[in-house]
This record gives sequence, structure tokens and C-alpha cells, in this order.
Amino acid sequence: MVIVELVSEPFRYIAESVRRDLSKELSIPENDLKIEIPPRYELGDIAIPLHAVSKKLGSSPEHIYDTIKDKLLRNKYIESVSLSSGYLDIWINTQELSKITFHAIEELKDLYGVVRTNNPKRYVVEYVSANPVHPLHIGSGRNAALGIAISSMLKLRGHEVITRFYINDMGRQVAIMVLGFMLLGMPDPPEGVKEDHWIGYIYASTNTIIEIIQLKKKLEKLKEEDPEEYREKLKILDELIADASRLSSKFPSVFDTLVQKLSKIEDPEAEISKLMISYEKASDPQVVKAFRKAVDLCIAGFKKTLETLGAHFDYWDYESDLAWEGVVEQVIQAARSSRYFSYYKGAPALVFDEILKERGIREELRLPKTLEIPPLILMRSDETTLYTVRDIGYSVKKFSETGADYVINIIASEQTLPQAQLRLALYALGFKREASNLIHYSYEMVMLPGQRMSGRRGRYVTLDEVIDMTINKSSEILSGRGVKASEDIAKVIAVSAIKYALASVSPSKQIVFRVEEVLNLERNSAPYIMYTYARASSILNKAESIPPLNEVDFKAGAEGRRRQLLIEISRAPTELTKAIDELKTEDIASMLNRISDLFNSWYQEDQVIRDPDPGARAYKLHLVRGVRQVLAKGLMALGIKPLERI
RNA sequence: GGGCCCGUAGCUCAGCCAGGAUAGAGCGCCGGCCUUCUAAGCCGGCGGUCCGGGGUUCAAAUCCCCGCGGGCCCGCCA
Repeated sequence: MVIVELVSEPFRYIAESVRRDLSKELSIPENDLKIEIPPRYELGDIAIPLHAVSKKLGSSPEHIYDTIKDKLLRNKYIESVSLSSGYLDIWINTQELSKITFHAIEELKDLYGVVRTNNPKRYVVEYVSANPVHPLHIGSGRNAALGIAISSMLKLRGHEVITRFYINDMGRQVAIMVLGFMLLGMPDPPEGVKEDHWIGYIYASTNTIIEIIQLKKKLEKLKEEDPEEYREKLKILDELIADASRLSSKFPSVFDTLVQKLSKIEDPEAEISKLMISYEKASDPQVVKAFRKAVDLCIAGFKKTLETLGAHFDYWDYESDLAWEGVVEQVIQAARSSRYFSYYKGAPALVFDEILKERGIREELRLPKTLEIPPLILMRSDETTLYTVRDIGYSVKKFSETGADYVINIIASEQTLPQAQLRLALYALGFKREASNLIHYSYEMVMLPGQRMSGRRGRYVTLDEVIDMTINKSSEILSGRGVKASEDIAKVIAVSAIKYALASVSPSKQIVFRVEEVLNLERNSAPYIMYTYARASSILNKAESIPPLNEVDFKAGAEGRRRQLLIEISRAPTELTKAIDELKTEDIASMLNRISDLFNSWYQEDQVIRDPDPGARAYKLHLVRGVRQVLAKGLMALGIKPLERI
């Protein structure tokens, strides 16, 4: 029987043992010794740069190396050491490493791969929260992919996660949509049209028609007054008309009705404001009914798409409920009696200049160092509230209702400023803990090649379209391989591919969305990793059982790709855990891809089940199980469900 | 005008925060591999002024400064 200590991070365990030895030998603090992973396997498993150390000790790396070499080799986890380019390169003894690693996987089973936190927290993750005026587009897709991944990651780490979707039904955009919706007689979607697509159509049409009407009025004046601006505006009109004709061709009679009814309205702006006031004050039951019906239609469509994606929400919060419950009023009252209350441009506002002078406040609230933060205006002159103010109330609710330690808002980077104002406002109103524990997880926009998406003009790629296209592609490949194309499997694969594509890029990077890229289901994609996982599973199924550790020949992993795989498997828990704590979805993706590449190369050159040597065969089976386990963990961290067969 | 983010191979990206070893992947392109545990696979090849210029350093894709290019924000919109 092999007796080894149970450790959840085998590689790290050894690396730290090495560092401890080195620190003792050199009589320098462990923290001065950096543990690095060499850029290539040939250079060793662990590298400790001696450049800085040598400077500190006043002796050359060569001399240091000569002093410690023999002493380090007494550590049973060290196979060999060498010095190159000022690095102490260390090769780990793979017999020892595989003992520890295989033992850990044997004992920890499904838990191997992510270290459970011993300090569990309660997180609220708010994500998607798309305006209910058009279908979810590919930008919401990025948000959803990140939200799914982050929720999954935190749960795997042992935290509690509560997910929320904020239904922003009080914005101007919704009022525009509702205006069209009411003029049309609150129609249900036609046969075969998904609810959110229908609402999106009404919104884009209403908005475009209103813009055309207003622009035409303006043009009449400009024609004589300012010929130059006239020509410019004419261009915009052309664009609008192009959008209008595209929209019109979809549902001509609906569009015509809107054109007729909207042309009769004297002042559409006033009409929209009236609707907003009426809804916020819940003063007209007809209006409330119309808003809720339209919004709920849209949300029903969202839910279908989100269900397909695997995004689940514990709470669906209507912004209007918040207003009606008086939460927003309370915020405004509190703000008015706050010492930071003042008037800005004649409007009641919270002014942050004084808070921003407090020392360390920017670090505390994670505000960009030099971002100028203007006052937060509390209400419009018609006394209706503003989004960020309502969000103050919502933030407090997110913390208090479920007793959350942290709230993570997954929101596009274009909202950096309002999110900063939000934290400052919370701080100003005395919610200091909330302000410091509110995390804006920011991501850059998704662009379409050559243009920005525009919901207002109905110019977007919907998530539904992308999902359908990817499912088709996936089915094609499945049937091309003679596999009975189960629709479910095609769907799982397609959705995984999309989530991976959107969560594997750093959020700070803008994405130019090209469908072809998501449709590429080869290397560096979720299907590729899932395929690799299924391969590993298949080997284990065929082997029927995994031999006990005492039948393993631990010398079998001494070199080549087996050795590399062992290193990867032993390192995975540390890597995954770190990625989770840093909320870095992209790091998980790259680890998965790297291990898959390695496994597939090995797969090609080395037989597992057919190995005639039982000790080596046993070793390899443990290796395959390890690969399978870390791939499963990583995929699950991204919210992707591994499949046993593809 | 001010601020934030980004700029690495034809294209999409990793590496940058915590500076160090010949800058890594994928797509695309060229050439090979299916009587063998799943070919959504594997092997080989081509491909790079790390946007430009200064500076700090023994050492810069990485840190600092100045530019250039792209995106976003600076509203009683969200």
C-alpha cells in the first residue's frame, strides 16, 4: 500500500517544499524566492529566478547554484536541478508526484481540481439584466456567458451564489416600446414569432418612425437656415429610411399602422414622458397593464433563450416594484438629508468632491485613479427618478434581502461612470460596507464587423440566431460522422461552444463578433475540449475498472507526454483555484485548451488499454482519470456540462 | 477638450498587473496520417519592426513618459 499525505494541490505542495529548503539553505525569506513555471517543458517543472537573489546575496547565480545543488537533491521530491540563464531549474521526481497526485484524485474524487474555500461567502451575481425592449443580442450573450461562468466558479469554490436579473422596465426605451405597443392594441406575437423578437420589432419600428418624423420636421427648418447641416441631416435621414424599409418589409401592415398612428401624434416626446410618469406613479391601471404585458412578453422570450444557455436566476426583480414599494423614495429622502446633498445645474444632486478627497477612498471603492466623477442628479424636473438612483435602492436590497457579503454586477464597461457613482452614493448614504463590497465586473462591447449594434434601429445579431446556426453546424458534424444526431447533444455542444467563445477572451478586450468563429468547433473550442473529455471517458469505460494504486508502476510516467500530463494534472487545482479567486474565466479556458492539446497528442502516440505491462497500464489509467477529472472541473467552472459521449 | 479600455503572425487571441531563458495558441494556407482506446483528432511546414519614439534597468511585449490608431464614457438616457 502506498502511504502518502493527502494534498489537494500536489504540484504546489512540492514546489513549496522545494522553496522552503532553498530558503533555509540560503537564509533568505521564502517570499524572496519566486516560483515560476518555465516557458517550455524542456526547461524543467519549476524555475526559481536567481537574478534578484544573487544581487541580494552579492554572489553570482553560478556560485549560489554550486552551494545549494547537492543539498536540494536530498529533497525526495526533486529529481534533478540545473542552472540556465540565471534560473534554477528543477525537475520534480515524478514517482513521488504521481503518488501524491493519484492518491489525491482517488481520495477526493469529484472534488479534485478546485480547492474548497474554508471561508465561504455569500455572493449575489447580477447579470444579463438586458432592457426588455428587444431580443437578447450577442452582447447580452457575452454578459450571460461571463455570468454563468462566474456563478459556476464561485459555487465550485464553495461559496454561496444567488443570481438576479434586474428587469429595467422604467427606462425611456421601454416607454417608447409601450407607446407603439398600445397604439397597436397590445397585440400578442403572430404565430411562430418569439415574444422578445416581436417586442423588439415593435420597439425598433416605433423608435425609427418617431425619429423620422422628428427629423423631417427639423429638416424643414434647416433647409433655409443652414444648408450645410441640412445636407448632413439628410444623410441620417437616408439611413433611417433604410432601416425603416427593412423593418417595414417584415410586417408591412403592422408597420403601416404604426406610421399612421404615430403621424397623428402631435408631440411624441410628451407622449412618452406621460407614459413614464404614469407608470412610475402607477396612476393609470391601463398603462400599468400595458407596460407589464409588453415587458412580460419580452421577458418570456428572454427566459427561453437563457434556459437554453443554462443561465438560471433565483430572482427576477422589476425595477418598477422597487419604485412602487417606496424604496426609491427612501433613497431620495436619505440623499436629501445627507451632508453631500446639494444642487447641481439647478437639480437636486449628491456631490462627491468631498468624499473623493478622503485618503484611500479610490482604492477602497475601486474607483479609477483619475476618473472625474460628476455629481449624481437625483431626479428629473418632472420628478421621475433616474436609473442610477433607482440602482442605489436596488443595491441595498441585493445586500440586505439575502444577507450578501459581496454583490457582483456584470455590466458593460460603458457604465463605468454610473457604477462608480453608485458606489460613491452608497458610501455617501452610509452604506460603506456595501460600497466596498460592490464589484463592477466590467467587460468591453461586442461589435459587429464594421458597425455597432443598435437595438433602437433593430440592428443586431440575436443570440437566438447564433444558437440556431451553431446547433445546425453541430448536427451536421454529428451526422457527418455517422453518429445518430441526437438533437439534445447537438444543442449542448452548440451552447457550450458559444459560451466558451465568449468567456475565453479577456473581458477588457472588445470582441468583434464573427459568426464563423463561433461556428468553428475545432481546436480551442468547447466542442474540442468536450471531445477530449469524452475520449478520456471512453477509455475509462472500456477499461471497466481503475486498478488500485498498489498495482501502479509509478516509474511509468518518467518521461515524455505522460510526464507532462502528470505535471498539468497536479498543477490544475492551483491554477483553477487562482483563476476563480481572480474571476478570470479566460485563464480557465486556456488551461483546458492546453491540457486537451497535450492529451490528444499523447492519445495518438501511446495506447492505454492495450498496454501489455499491467503496471504501466494502471499508471496510464490513473493519468487518464486525472485528465478527465480536471477537464470536467474546468468545464464546469465555465458552466459547461461535459458529455460522456459525443 | 477630459477620462477609461484596447493595439502582439494575413485574421482572432494568450503572455503585460507581480520585468528576466529561442514571444505562444487557434483560424487560414501548404504537405502527410483513419483494418489501431471517438479523425470535432494527430504529425510536419510557412508566417512576428510585440503600434511608433524616448526613458528606467544588468535585463522591457511587460514598468514610466510622449505620440499614433480603434472603441467607449463625460445626459434631468440606460
